[in-house]
Amino acid sequence: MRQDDRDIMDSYGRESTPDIWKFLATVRRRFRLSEEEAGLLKDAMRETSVFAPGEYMVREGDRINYSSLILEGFACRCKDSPDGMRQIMEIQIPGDFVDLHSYPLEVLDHGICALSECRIVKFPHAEISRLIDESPRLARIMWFTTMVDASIHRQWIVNIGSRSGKARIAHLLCELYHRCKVVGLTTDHSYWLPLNQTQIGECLGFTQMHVNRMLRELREQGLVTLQSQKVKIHDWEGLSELAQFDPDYLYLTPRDG
Amino acid sequence: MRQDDRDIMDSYGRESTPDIWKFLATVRRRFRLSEEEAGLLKDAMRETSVFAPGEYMVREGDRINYSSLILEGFACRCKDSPDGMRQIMEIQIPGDFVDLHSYPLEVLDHGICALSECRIVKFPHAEISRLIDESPRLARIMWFTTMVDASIHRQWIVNIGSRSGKARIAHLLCELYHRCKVVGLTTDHSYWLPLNQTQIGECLGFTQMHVNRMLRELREQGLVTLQSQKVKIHDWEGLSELAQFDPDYLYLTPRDG
DNA sequence: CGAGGGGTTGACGTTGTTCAATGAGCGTGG
DNA sequence: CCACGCTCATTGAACAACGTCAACCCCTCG
Repeated sequence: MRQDDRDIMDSYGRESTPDIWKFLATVRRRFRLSEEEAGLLKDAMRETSVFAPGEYMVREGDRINYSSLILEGFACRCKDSPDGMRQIMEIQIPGDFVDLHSYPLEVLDHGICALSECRIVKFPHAEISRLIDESPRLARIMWFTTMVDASIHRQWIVNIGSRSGKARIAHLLCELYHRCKVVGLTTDHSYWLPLNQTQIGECLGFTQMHVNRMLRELREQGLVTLQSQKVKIHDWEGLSELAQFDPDYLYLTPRDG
Repeated sequence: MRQDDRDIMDSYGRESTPDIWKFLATVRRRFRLSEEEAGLLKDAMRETSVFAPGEYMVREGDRINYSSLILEGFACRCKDSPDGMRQIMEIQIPGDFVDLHSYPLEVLDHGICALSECRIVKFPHAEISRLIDESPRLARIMWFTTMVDASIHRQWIVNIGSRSGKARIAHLLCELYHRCKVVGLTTDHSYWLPLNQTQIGECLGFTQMHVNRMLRELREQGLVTLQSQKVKIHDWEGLSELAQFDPDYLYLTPRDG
């Protein structure tokens, strides 16, 4: 653990979970938050809760009065259709403010479903309003994070709408590698990805069988392998070129604004 | 013109264009704005400008210090890829705050291109900051409108990722009908749509030829016709059922928040 | 008159789905 | 211990959806 992580931990006491300290340290670095701003964020947090894989945190159409931040585990934004199909629209990883969208929207247009076991911490909307009043900079950062979700949605539209099968899967794996790297969830060029082939298909508009075939080709080309929920990227250059991957749309470089 | 439209016009003088009065009246109704709030909005507007069809207002990667609102004409959010392909990610119509995303994001991840001749009015980012300081309610409304864009993106991911060819086109035409209706741009069940078949294909991930075939089938089924930039919906029930269209994601009903 | 943009249509190849069968791993209960 | 059911991954063959290539039409504009 880095020194500035420990500083954050110490200033808010030992009652918090390690995930909360880690989140605060990461977000402080990324947005160059002052200690006071990090404190405001910390004060707005309420209870944590845990969801099992496949469990829905929020359903489409729900009107909720809090927003959740993922401390541990993976989740997704998705919509179910009456014929049993499901479309996943974004993968959410630890550190993501997963349904901040519900604060301005009030009623959510999509559900949020745990992919692995998932621990979250809740921010009541009333506390978010207070944060906005007390710190215009935090207000802007929250707006910013929701706009990054919109940017990711746009990239997914490009991905699904105009890339080949192999490139679509490659792009998804590149995106998640970059995002996991920022929150310290990669080692070398591999990371944990708790999605099965069916769920990858639900992200990309493919059947599970077709995902299987595309993954085999990527493996045979020596680009990437996916085994027992572990992604190993063997040829980053080749994979990102096939995917036409450019990480700018993730807005991951530290900001001053 | 309705009486409350005229009230807005009179309170801000005759120097504005009719589009600005009309916009202010529409947004006042939709968000139940007070006269004072509408006045703040009006004061944040600067020069208007006009773009020709095919002209880019903003390019991907631009860092701009204003956001534009469409007064007249259609535009789109899009990304160009090196091989000459283009993906359209959202259609923007009069009354849309088309690149408010650039205010929190600073650098835009996508371009904005005029589809027809387009007149816009600019809001400098400094004025937007002032609006946010002076009216938390306007701040929240601006955040809200950008989140509706995100919701539309999500619906497009569902559309492209999991619907059949005919249903995709049907859904696009249903969405635009609903959105045009709110800003008074429909008559009966028809509206102006300045997209050719190539551009419809760029929205949905199809070739122009395939769009042509799907449009023919929709026409032969008596659902909808598209001729010389005019959409005529002959069977709304049939079309919206084929598209599985549910307008909730557009968040068009008036809000009190 | 010709050029150019948009729409229309057909033949054919590629991509992805559907249906079906098989196997590997893993926890549970007899 | 093994049998059983379950989930997930794998593979093949037939089929449908969609792209590619090419030709042709209509209209407008210069």
